[in-house]
Amino acid sequence: MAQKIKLSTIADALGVSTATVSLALRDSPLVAGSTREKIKEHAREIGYIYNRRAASLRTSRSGIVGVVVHDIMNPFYAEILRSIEHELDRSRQTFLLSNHYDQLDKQRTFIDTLLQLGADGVIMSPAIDTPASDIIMAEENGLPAVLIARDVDGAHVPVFRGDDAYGTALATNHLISLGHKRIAMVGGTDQTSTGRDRYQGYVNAMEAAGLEVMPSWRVPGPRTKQGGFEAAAQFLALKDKPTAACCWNDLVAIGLMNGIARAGLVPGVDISVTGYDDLEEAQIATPALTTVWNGQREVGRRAASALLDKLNGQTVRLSQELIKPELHVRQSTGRPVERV
Amino acid sequence: MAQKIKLSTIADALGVSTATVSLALRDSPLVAGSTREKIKEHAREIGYIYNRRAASLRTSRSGIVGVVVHDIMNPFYAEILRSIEHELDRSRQTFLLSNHYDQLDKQRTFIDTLLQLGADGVIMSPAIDTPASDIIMAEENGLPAVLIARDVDGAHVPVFRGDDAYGTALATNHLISLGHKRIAMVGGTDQTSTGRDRYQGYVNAMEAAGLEVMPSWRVPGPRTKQGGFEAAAQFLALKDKPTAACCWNDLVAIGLMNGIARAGLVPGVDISVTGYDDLEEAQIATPALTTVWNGQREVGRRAASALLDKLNGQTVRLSQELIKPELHVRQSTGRPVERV
DNA sequence: CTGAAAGCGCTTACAG
DNA sequence: CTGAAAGCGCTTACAG
Repeated sequence: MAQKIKLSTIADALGVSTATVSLALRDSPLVAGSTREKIKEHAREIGYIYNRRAASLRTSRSGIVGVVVHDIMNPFYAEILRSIEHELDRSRQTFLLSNHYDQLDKQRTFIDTLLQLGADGVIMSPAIDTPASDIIMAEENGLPAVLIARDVDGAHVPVFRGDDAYGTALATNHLISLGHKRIAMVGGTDQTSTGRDRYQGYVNAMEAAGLEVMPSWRVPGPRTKQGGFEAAAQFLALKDKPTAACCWNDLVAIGLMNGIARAGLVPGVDISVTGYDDLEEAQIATPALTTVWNGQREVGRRAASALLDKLNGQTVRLSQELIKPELHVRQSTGRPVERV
Repeated sequence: MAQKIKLSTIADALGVSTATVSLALRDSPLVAGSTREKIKEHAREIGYIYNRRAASLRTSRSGIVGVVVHDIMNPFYAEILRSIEHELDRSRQTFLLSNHYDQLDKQRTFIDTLLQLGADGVIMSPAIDTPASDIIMAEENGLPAVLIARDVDGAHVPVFRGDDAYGTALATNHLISLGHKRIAMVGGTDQTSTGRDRYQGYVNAMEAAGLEVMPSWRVPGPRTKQGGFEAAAQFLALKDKPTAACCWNDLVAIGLMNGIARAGLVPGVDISVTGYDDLEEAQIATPALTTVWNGQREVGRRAASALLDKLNGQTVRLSQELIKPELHVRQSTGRPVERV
């Protein structure tokens, strides 16, 4: 490895000061055009590498934004991340990704790392049981936060998410309108705000239609394809045999449909299934999945742009409007068939 | 935000020097046990945050490792990333993830960022057409690299990947042994070493069995579920109607099976399909996918551990043994049925 | 076992 | 338009 090249290397070579070089490289109008070009040219030639640590130590801005979610490999978050990536790329921020897998200590370690690196801000889908104090602590130490998908009571930071109760009500009402009366809710957890909201939407719709809400028709837990697949046996063994499943999300719905197919029944015919999120995969699934569009792109876009606003000192309203979900009807839902 | 707390804040409060505080916080044996405890206790109390930028400026180690792949949301890379994450977490390295989407300039921007941040190393699955000089430049600037999944000629860095030619030969031979004679290869690209190797393995197996390799039976391109789904029409319209498809990867295979099902045929019965990678999803697919285990976990583990070795100054052998793939037979392959 | 001082490579007032 | 100098918050010889 050759001798380290730094600002002063350039300054010495060209007979100017490091201040001038620094300004020139950042296109400051304070530097004469000809000087600037000469400096930039030379820097390129000798392969100068800007030292962001040194700069950041001095300016206390790092150009790093943290993003932490339950699991970046989950397509739901993946779609949000893509739009965050798109938004942040334009403002030349580097983003540090992490999974917390709903482990509070993993999340804390990550926030700590961000603080140590002097990150400019963080976008988070908080782990289950995240106390407001964790977020307040971050903010007090100069790490502004915005939340996505899940809320934290008392955190006093902007949250971007869909109207979950409304969304599951859309799906449930669709099933009811097809004639289903025994509808199960498969997957999800009461431990997140999202989980509670989605279940509530289902309950609301059932009650509004005068249908009975059987506690046993709730199959909590699954949140992945694997989970939905495994839940199929349990669902099919439910007493009073529900004719439809309102699933926690698309992954659970697709897994459940696979499990139902393995049991020799035809999803979309024998059993109606709805998803939630409208992942790209929903259209490819067989049968194509009836689901609720949840505005992932929009969530990511708004969250990133709100964080950038915050970084630029603008105030961001705490109460953000919920994104209105939309029902996308495909082939996985139909009129009920009595099961024997 | 309260007054910034730094080493000297602690030093002043306790009447010791910053040198002592620095050493104590890093558990140096040079500091007396009682002093150390007093310092650590106090630091915790007042909420001291270690400034890694400052430390890294001084030590020129950042604790950051970069990882760049085609697309982190692709389950194939996701599984590799999980094991990298697992491995690096143990050594307390922070890792910066990025997608290059096979765009050379995105990859270059990322490598630049790593250099600027003083990252300790990088694990990459190089973008298509990555010149060896890009990797050499990184190494010369103090950013050691190891490659995963794809090789770059002349880069002279360790590569961790499976034996792709052997793997597709396994799948193809399995189909041949079931009695298939007209086997198509669906998906993949000749632009990566992996793509060329996998196709070669298929060709080798066909030729070894004395079967004709029809150029028209190659359907290049698809690498995702969506791609496989869309390729179904093309596959089904192939002349001489192949009875089996050896797919580029599991995603393509699953997409293709969905497309075949939509066309009214039964995958695994009317058409045999093999995947590659053995993603978690392969078992859940309907029918369960016959596929080639590709050792993702192993690739990630070995790459991370090799990079850590490199960081610690150990020499890492350039020529790494290829990971031996294994065939996992499930329900998506069977004896050929003549199509009308 | 502990402290004083230099230095990592930038940027930013300040002066000219 | 350009330069000299201080300082961001650490760590590391070096001295005691």
